[in-house]
Amino acid sequence: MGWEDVREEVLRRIRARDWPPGEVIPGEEALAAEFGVARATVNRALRELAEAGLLERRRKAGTRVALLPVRKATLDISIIRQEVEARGESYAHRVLAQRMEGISLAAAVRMGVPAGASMLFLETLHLAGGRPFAHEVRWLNPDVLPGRVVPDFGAVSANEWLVQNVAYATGDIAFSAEAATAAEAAALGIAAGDPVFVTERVTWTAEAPITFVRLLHGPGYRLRTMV
Amino acid sequence: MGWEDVREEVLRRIRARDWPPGEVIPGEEALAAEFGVARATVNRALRELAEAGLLERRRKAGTRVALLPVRKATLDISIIRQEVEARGESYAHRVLAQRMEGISLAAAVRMGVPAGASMLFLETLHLAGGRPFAHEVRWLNPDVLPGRVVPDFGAVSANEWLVQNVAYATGDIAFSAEAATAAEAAALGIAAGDPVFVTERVTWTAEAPITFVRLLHGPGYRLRTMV
DNA sequence: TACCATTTGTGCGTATGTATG
DNA sequence: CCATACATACGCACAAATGGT
Repeated sequence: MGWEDVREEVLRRIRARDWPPGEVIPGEEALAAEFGVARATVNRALRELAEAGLLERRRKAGTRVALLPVRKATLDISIIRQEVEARGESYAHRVLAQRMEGISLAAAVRMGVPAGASMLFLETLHLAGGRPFAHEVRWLNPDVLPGRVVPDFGAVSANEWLVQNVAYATGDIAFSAEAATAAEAAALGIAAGDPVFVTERVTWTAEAPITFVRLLHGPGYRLRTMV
Repeated sequence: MGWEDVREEVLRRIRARDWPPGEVIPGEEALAAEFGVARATVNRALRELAEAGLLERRRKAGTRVALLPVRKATLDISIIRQEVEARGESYAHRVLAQRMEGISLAAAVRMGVPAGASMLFLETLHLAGGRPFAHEVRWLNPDVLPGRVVPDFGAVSANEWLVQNVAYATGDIAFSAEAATAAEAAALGIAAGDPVFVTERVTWTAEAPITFVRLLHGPGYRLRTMV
């Protein structure tokens, strides 16, 4: 009787409505006694279910079945190369533009820096099987580059280079659907106005913002949760 | 010195590249001795970092800093009413269609049932502040309804009703960008061909599929991760 | 291949901390 | 202020996986 068994049994009771939504379930001590395990084992099982949003736990108040469980879907945000190769296609990328430039207002707002601040601007096209897969526009804080030396992003994509060479960071991600502009459409080989799947990501360290990326995927792209 | 302190210190060392990507870090025992805590405490900290994708752990092989950390972004999938009310807007919904019908091929494939199987078809418009917020098309397995009695989905949306009245389930979610069809555009009050943010969700119990939902959000909708 | 040593994974019993009804 | 229930920690033990001999 491990903690996973306890988790499954508790989950079964929730699903079977032995313990209906909103109801307080027996305490850790009681469950430990019932299942013949240590309290720590029950704790581990209940903690997992609480993290998944199925239980709500509060000291002294006890543990209750969530009334409106907020499902937590987890997305695996991998490097584009990995994503492409996982599909069994060959990956390549082309740097379309690379220059120092005053940051755009929209990007400045998201990165939390003054508009017009001098940043490295990068425009990249990612290819899968030789065909356009994603179009990337990136603003990169040059301060995070060791010695402010710009690496060769033609060899390794900025995405990958940052992951491997700059500090691990926290970030924010947002997804939306937009209509492709003429320029974006041209890069992706689709028609202007076609719907594109947009991923916007901001990453930063404790001290400074690192980068803001806007990634466009053409029609047919699906982002799936890994359950 | 709690497990969170250990986690932060280990994270700091990873970020500072004291332990570069790919490198094996000291074992639990050694870290426990260094930090003056029990091994279980170190274990808890390292386990969390491994779940976050920053460490890779294997028995006997030890713990190493991930070479290509796969960031795990978590999305809170709440019911639409909550989402709307969280924006400070009033929620309402209208059932546009409700009938028993042979399931469409596309939906049958996703639900894993024979095409043409008799399912409850539901079309709903969700309103935020009186304006169209999302358009929902749903196929619902009537077997999951207690006594096969169809509830009044005009009073409580199917989404919410299912969460509260049917077994908790596992599911699969996918997001994409598509062009609105004429009918969808009319329902959402946008132009045909406008990009829409599409969420498709399948849920099932251990025994049977429950429902397949296709949810369309009009322009301006953003799905954000909760980091 | 067979075995051994190592490292993480999990469990128990106990104790104390902490939020809170 | 107290009693309660969860949160965390310790030390020990054994299981399971697996790299190496």
